[in-house]
Amino acid sequence: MGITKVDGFTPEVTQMAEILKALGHPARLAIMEYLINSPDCINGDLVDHLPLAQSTVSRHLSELKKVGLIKGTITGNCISYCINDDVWDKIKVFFNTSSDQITPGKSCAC
Amino acid sequence: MGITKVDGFTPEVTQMAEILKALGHPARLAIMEYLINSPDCINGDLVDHLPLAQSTVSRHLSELKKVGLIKGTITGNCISYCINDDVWDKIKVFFNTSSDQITPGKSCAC
DNA sequence: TTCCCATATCGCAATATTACGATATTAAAA
DNA sequence: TTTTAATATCGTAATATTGCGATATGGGAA
Repeated sequence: MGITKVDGFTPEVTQMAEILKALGHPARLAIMEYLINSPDCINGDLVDHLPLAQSTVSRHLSELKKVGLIKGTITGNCISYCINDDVWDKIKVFFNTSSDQITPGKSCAC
Repeated sequence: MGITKVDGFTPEVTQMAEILKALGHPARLAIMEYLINSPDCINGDLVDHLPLAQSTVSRHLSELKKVGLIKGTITGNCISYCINDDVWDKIKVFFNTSSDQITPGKSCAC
């Protein structure tokens, strides 16, 4: 098949899975790190930092944008992409609150 | 193609991407939440909580195990799967340290 | 306007993923 | 030993993903 079942899962789980799936690729994760660490939002030389063709990088950028991880556009002299803090924080919250709920000492003895 | 390029990325990025990719599926994310919230490690009734066939759930479990997100096995009377805290914490650290490096007020004006 | 540069989109081919039923496996129970 | 219950694996078909070259697009420069 290749099609991912969505029925039966909560919208929260489905949405978070989409975000994490977008991050689950070396190129896209590297793009996020690059955007985080770069002093400004310009991504003009992003292609030079990745071992991928320009068209492929553009495709990955559009996927990151699709799930809301990055925002911005290339319109004329305003060339910029940057992190969407809202979504990034959402991920942080997800993992932090989840971890708190792990019962201490629950590690299985197998 | 469908094949993911690995050459040119740091091992850290590649490994974290694999972990996040494993989490980037509603079923697998739901499994993790279930394991976190369940009082014990037993996952016998996991299939009842997911809208998927038993064989599909088993496959997802094996993928979570492949990247180290869960550990444990079904061996005789010791039926258990549980979270691998090491890997889970690794994810937490990854996002927390990354977020700290975001330059404040860097949001692009486009 | 025409040219140039950077980014986006398209089309394709190769591979990966997903899901399910059927079957195999494994260990406990009868 | 045979049966039973639970999980794992196999085989499959359908769809998704990935990457690249070619091309389109859009704005500034000449």
